[in-house]
Amino acid sequence: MKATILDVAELAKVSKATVSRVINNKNNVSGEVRERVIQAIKELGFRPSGIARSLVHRKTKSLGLILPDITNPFFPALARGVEDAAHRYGYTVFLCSTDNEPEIERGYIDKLEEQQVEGIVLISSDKQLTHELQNMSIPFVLCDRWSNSSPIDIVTVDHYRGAYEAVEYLLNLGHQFIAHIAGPPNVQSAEKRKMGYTDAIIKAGLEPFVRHGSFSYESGYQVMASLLQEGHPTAVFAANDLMALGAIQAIEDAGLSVPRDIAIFGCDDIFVAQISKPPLSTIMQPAYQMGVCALEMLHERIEGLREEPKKIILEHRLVIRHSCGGGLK
Amino acid sequence: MKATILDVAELAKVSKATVSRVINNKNNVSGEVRERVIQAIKELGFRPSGIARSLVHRKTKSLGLILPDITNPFFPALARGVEDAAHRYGYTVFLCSTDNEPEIERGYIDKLEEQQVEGIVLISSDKQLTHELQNMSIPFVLCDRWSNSSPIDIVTVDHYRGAYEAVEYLLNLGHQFIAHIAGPPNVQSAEKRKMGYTDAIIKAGLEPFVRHGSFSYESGYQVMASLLQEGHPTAVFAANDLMALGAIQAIEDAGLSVPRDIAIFGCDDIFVAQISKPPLSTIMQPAYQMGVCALEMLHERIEGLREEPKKIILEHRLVIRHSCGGGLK
DNA sequence: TTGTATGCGTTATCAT
DNA sequence: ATGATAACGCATACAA
Repeated sequence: MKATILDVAELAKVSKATVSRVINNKNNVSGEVRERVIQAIKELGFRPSGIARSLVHRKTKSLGLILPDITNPFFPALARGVEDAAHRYGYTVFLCSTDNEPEIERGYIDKLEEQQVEGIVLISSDKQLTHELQNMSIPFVLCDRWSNSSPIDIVTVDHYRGAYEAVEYLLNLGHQFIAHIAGPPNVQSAEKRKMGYTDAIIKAGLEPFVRHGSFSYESGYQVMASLLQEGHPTAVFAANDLMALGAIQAIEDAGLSVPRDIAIFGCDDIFVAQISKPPLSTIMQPAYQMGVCALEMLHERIEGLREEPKKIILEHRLVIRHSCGGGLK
Repeated sequence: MKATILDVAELAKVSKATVSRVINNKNNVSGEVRERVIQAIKELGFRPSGIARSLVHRKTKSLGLILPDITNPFFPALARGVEDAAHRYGYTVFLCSTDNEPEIERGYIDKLEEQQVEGIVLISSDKQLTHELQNMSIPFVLCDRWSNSSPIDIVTVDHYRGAYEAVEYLLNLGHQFIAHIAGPPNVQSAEKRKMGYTDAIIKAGLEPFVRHGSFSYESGYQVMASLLQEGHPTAVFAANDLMALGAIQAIEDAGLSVPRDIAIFGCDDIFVAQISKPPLSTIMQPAYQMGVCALEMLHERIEGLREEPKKIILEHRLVIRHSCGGGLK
């Protein structure tokens, strides 16, 4: 059985209080006694119980990170960002992949609350959920999503604007038939991108042409394949890089070429984008920075350093490579 | 302030014990009282404190996952494997990226012990560390690494054998000058692969030719670039896919072609391997399965269902694509 | 400087 | 069926 503070106290022939003092580096303990206690601690391999401490202090020094899927190439960088920042503040973080399923999201939030995490970084599109979270009065920051209705902490990127600019770029290249491979309808960032696309297209006096995928490589492939049957877009804007990559493959399998026959624009700038052939033009999202930023805001909130909700929009950037012609080969 | 069991008790005009009974679904409480309590719970938004429970039960229902870097494409799948399995058992898991730095590894282990995790999935090459962990008598399973010295739980893959077979394959293709881009010298899996490479080369009566990278795409690029100066290998076996991809780029930037001029063989079979141009021949490692398996073993150990240490070697598989000629285009 | 006693939010053992 | 009370392992206010 693990040694407790009492075991140490008895071995060192002092009271629990004294032991507590030395493990917390209080200065009011004589050198001689301190030595005895330290010795006893070593002897027993004693380690103070974090949960007992948590119970006293009402602090667990733990956080939750709720995201759709750590296996999606966009999230590891974000996760690392929150992890690194959390580590700096002495927190340790629970990883929770939800596959965007509200039920699983709720389940994890329940678990996290039970674990008494001090805060949560949430990447979810479920409005309902953020409301519940607000009522639970557990500090949290919404990440990569946007809500103008609720006064909550948010760090994100302007998905709408990014998509709009990407389409503008395609338009300037002279494209007249630009299709969009959208993400799942229930994912907010995907919807924003779709709106950006639609508005840019309409403003140019053209007709929107949207098909939905599921953010996966395979779905990108399939949607593109059927797109090829339905019409002849000269350019395609995909809601994320994975689908863009799948689309490229579908195009090549159909005997066509990117960018010669069809231009492809992605979104996220995951690592693969730069090494794909052709290199993918895309919208860079500062994932790592977003994670760090989310955690910084969460920390402020936990420590009560800030009362008013804060919204931070990180800068995106069009990264022009070769999948739309021009750019880097 | 959050409501406690006592608040509920007072509001429902019963004792703490009774409240405890209803939240734990004990059957020995009258319907009428149960209703009152449930009502009070709802009214106060009461949620039992997990840490208080943990203190009583000496169980936290939390685990730790210590790995080099969640940002390395090999690990997300593994992480998801442990996460999914953990979730099934009701555990929630802490994510800890260490960059293979022993100091950080130790720091995290410390933190995890303090958090009273019930077990740890460890991916580390530091022998010392596994020894310390053994002495701490906290259940853990070593993942993706091998130790024949200590009687501990291990789930891994035969890195040596995989490398050996990959080189054999290259040999059978007729290559006489096969170089190896190894991983960091302090990473055990990398060392095993190097040994597999070396033994296969020597057995064929050839000369080993090894240069070390750091598992990153950039390092693969640089090592390959300088390799091109030093000699003229007709084939290269890289210790992971990221470096293999970097190597391909270096070769092409030098005006040569893969696989025409130089064949490239990778390791891991990360997602990008199949969509790279040319598609990368590589050694498939069952990352997700490894994660699940690790967690299953950990669970057995935690529940005391098993005493003797267990070693599981998961099956690897050569995936032949086009980067060595032949295979899938 | 050191010890005693109490509380942190639960569960569990006894009574009643 | 219900309540009083002692743990669980630690920190801290108060005494000494």
